[in-house]
Amino acid sequence: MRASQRARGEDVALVDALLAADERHRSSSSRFDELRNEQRQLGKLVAKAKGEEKAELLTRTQALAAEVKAANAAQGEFEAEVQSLLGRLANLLDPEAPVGGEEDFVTIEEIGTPRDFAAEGFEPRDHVELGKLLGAIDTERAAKVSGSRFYYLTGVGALLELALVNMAIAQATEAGFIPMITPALVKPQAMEGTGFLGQAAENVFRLEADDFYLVGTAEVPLAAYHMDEIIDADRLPLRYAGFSPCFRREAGTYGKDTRGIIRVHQFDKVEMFSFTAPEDAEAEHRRLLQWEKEFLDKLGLAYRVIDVASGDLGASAMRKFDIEAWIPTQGKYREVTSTSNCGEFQARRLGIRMRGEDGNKPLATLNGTLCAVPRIIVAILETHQLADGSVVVPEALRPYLGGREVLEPVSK
RNA sequence: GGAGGCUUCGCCUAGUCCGGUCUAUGGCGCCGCACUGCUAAUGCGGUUUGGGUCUUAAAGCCCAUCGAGGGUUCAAAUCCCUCAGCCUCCGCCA
Repeated sequence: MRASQRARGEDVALVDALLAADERHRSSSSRFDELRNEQRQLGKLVAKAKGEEKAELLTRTQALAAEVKAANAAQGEFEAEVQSLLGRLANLLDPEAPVGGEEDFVTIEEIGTPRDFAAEGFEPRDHVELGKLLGAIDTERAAKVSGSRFYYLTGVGALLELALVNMAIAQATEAGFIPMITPALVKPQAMEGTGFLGQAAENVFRLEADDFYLVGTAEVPLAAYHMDEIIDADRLPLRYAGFSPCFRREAGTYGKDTRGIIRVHQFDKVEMFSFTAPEDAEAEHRRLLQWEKEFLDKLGLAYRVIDVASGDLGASAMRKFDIEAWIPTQGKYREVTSTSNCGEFQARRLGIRMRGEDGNKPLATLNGTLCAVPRIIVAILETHQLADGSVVVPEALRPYLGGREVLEPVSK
């Protein structure tokens, strides 16, 4: 526990405080249980007693009642302390996860070859320019209406999003996922339970007047879908593919990706989510990664898979694999998907359990991006562009674009 | 937004007016056993969930749990307050 906390670069003292608080909670609970039992026994006598005997019993039970009240208060206080500490503690790490910070990831594999535009004899345009030429993306008017980090998808841009979403949902459905359209506003409990109100809290939009949070991913409503439920083991794995808008404050990213639609406050995404038995979680994690790769392969993108290091994992993840697609005009790989194994962390916090042979126990939750729309659009436009600014539609996507093979610049 | 009704241990349900053997009734489902060529039917027993304690293990015992939280009381499914969700009707709305 301590080692895991340290590897994340977090405070080890938290673990010790938690263990101490837990001990206080236990002893105060058993004290309360004893008193309550005594009270119940005396209560039975009171119910039957008459006259003087009853009066005498009542003086005893009255005194006892005060003690019970105090013991109950103490117990509640210690329990709240435990809960508060527990809520701040991140998930245990998978021992296989690389230790270190953002730069300490391990590259697992590189798929496809980044396109060599120099050899083809032209300078690639970036997605902002292409988006403008194609009449697909309008960030200028979005800035007027909503500010920076917003965008309009226009014309073929809008069609492109719908096509990608349909293609993603089709793939997921084929693989046995249940398609879902989820709420984008959730209660604090759902946000808390999925682990987004810890260090990540500053990136979450909150509607203060109504005490709602805007989700940053469909992972939240999908995880919370089975909140406080017990699921029969033979129904596992349960797989959902959720389509939802995602909202992110992007606090602390001033100056990063200010151009274009790589980092925005609102975007749409198709997210895969699995509930599995804990012993199957690692295998499921690999399967999610496989489905992510399949999607990118069909779009003809070059990418690499990385094993994210401990210090860069979210609070709820034990292990995380990111896929980064090659962005030609940036000359580097940029994150387009992310899949996390959250083990039992979210299930415990959300009260989700499985009913198996050996009783009820928490299950494991996992999530993985299938298609984060804007970043995939960036990768497609830049990767498949031609010298004249038109863009070849990947074959697999054509059926979802009415058979369209090429997106061409529009005249103004 | 307004008015009314409802929420009980998988599902349905009794109990709430009038506080105390409610340690929550009954049915369905499910599990075990018995009986019967098989299946079915029948009979008997079990079956909320979480925590604690004890044990090699099982059983047992203790606490909490009747939508959530608070209050009254020696004692709350039951009385009071606040909140949430569901249903019906009205208003408004894409």
